Amino acid sequence: MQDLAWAALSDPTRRALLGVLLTRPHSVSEMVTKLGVSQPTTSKHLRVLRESGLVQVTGDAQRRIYSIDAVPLADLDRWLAPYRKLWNERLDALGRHLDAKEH
Amino acid sequence: MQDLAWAALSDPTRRALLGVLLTRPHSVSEMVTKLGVSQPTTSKHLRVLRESGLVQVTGDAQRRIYSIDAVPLADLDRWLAPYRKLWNERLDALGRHLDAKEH
DNA sequence: GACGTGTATGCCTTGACAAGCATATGTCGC
DNA sequence: GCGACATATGCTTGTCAAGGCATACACGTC
Repeated sequence: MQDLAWAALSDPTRRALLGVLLTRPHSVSEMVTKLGVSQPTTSKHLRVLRESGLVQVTGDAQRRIYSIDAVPLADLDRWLAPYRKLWNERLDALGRHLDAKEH
Repeated sequence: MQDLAWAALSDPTRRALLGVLLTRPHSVSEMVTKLGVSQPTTSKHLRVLRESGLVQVTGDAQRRIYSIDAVPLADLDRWLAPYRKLWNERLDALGRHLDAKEH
């Protein structure tokens, strides 16, 4: 299931769509104008995002409103968690390095 | 540059390679046996990871040792950051819901 | 210098995916 | 019911990536 989210996010256009949805939910035509992508292409990308669980669609058949579903992103965050300590260690080492230089 | 990282991480085999490298650096043959993937395939995936900056290679030409480079992952984390508040809000809402139920 | 080991690369086939275009579906106002 | 609008889907084409296989390259050993 996370595989679907990774595959969905590997496409820059779909990440841009999520970026647009970050501020507030949008209709399809709003996203079309904001990104300058054709309407069929936008609908196809939204389908992928929908089937991966990254967005939800709500409302009537015309003027469907898409919004972000954070659940798969939280999964992503959990995947990333074990690696997070790696760059924290790097920052710690850098901090110690700078501290040592001060003396 | 982040596009490269996203593309690299979209493949499950490459994510598995990173998972193996999480504990400690490995040589190619170690990863081959741990993942049960053929050696050429492993080398090709490692090349993608290398060119996306996700891993570093160190050591002699034979027995090359691969290790994680956390920098692109930190970029990923920064990309994820604005979305993080979305599921925090969800958790807050859930918390308020449970609180309300207690009374 | 020949050999064995570890790693990388080239070639090939297959499958997936993105975008463009045309078209279908679904819904509203009249 | 019929246009007008918003959204979705089918079809086709080009591109690209993954894996299998054979093979090249680099290094150490004798």
